[in-house]
Amino acid sequence: MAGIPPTCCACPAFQDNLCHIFTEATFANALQDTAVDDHFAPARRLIWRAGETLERVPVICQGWAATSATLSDGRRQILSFLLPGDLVSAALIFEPVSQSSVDAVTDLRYRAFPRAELKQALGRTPDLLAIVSRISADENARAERLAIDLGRRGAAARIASLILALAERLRRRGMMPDKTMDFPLRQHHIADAVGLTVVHVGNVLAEFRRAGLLEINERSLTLADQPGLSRIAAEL
Amino acid sequence: MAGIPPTCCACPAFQDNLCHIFTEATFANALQDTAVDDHFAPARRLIWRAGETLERVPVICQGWAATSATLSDGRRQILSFLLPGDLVSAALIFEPVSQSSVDAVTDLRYRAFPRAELKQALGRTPDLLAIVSRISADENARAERLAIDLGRRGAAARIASLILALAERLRRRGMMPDKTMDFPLRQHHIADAVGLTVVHVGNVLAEFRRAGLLEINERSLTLADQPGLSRIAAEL
DNA sequence: CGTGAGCTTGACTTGTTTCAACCAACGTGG
DNA sequence: CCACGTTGGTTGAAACAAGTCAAGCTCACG
Repeated sequence: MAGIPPTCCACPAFQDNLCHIFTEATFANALQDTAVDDHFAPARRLIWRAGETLERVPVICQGWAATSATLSDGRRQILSFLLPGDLVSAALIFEPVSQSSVDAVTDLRYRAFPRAELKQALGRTPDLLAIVSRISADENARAERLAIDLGRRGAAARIASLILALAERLRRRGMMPDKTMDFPLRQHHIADAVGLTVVHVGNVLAEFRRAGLLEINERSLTLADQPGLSRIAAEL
Repeated sequence: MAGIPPTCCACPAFQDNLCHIFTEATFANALQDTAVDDHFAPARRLIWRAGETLERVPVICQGWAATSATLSDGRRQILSFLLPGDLVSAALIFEPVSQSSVDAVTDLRYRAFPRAELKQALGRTPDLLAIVSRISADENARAERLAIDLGRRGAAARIASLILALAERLRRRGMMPDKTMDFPLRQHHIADAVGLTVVHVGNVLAEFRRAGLLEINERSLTLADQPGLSRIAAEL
């Protein structure tokens, strides 16, 4: 795993196996750069529908995406946001059929790896298996955490929690050096992620702003009072 | 995987790799019955707390259990119910520290397998790796489904959904031949599983009973009108 | 016989949704 | 250059779903 190949997300902490950082680099390494292919998608475009078959395993390179499920009546639940370096889903390494839809939040660049080669590499390289199992456990932990939030916490706690989690993930990959982060999410993204209405999300965010907890302008978010936000997220 | 060893859950359909059935048998096989040990726990007992370290990987043999997370203020979210044959968590094969608490719903028998041997077997046996990845994907799908239910569906739909899912899982392992199933859950289990209050769950169940959708008495539940329940679960 | 766990019911409160109107920013085509 | 539709955000009032509080009940268990 030594010798980082040129990669699209320039992260400092390659050794950090606690997050998904550098999956792309790792994969490219394991596959010795055979047969990868790049793709682009503009913001707001749906990339795959749930149930579609993907012959290749995609990894996000640039931009944000969201995985979601849509109910018959149009209500939507976002299950996770994908940041640069994220594997779209560990399950896709083993099963070609996508369980959820994926759409681009911002303009997006992603790279797709051939599944067969990946599975082989998995048998060859115990390190890679460890990483994939880690990623998989991580995905699961995130899904369970979401269920806990949606089941047992109020609107403010959910929203604060989401923002802090995103900040933390960005920090881990060196994309948030100070208190300000890129924040391409619209209110409807947040609403669909935390299981609330756009209107209500707007109200809570306005409340946060009034309380001096955060500032949002032009696609960037500043954590003006992180301890305060954390307190709300904990909802003691 | 041929040659089913004597096992505690006597399921008919061994080939069904869509569910967790026979994990115990599979594991015992892969490990050639070395160093398994059995445990018992009475109903209502907490078995592990979240964060505890488990040196062995547990599989449910008899009875029902629940994995849950508890918030600082005492609110609880049940993340999954464990039925006979279920691996408690695929993540435990790789990481010894449990992410959630587990408690016994009924009197419980479970069996614990040594992690090291299990991991070795995983390298040796590609079949076993396939099974484990399948189980892991399944767990994740269930967690995501829970998030969707909690985030975007009403009380009745969530409860109907839970009951139907349990019925389906029991059917798969041959534990529900007709319209009636063992149902050891208390209303507070259901409440914690679907993110509602005990009172509200009681009301909805009463409503279901009045509408002739189901009957519950003495720890058994009869699906009097499954199509009706499914309609409510779909919440068209 | 008493105690605690579990279920049911009713009145009231709270959090969230729904509906609606309005405004600002932006891109597109006439 | 302006007119226009689309997308996103804000605010307020009314409707609704679910939570809280409280009481009374059964049943199992010691």
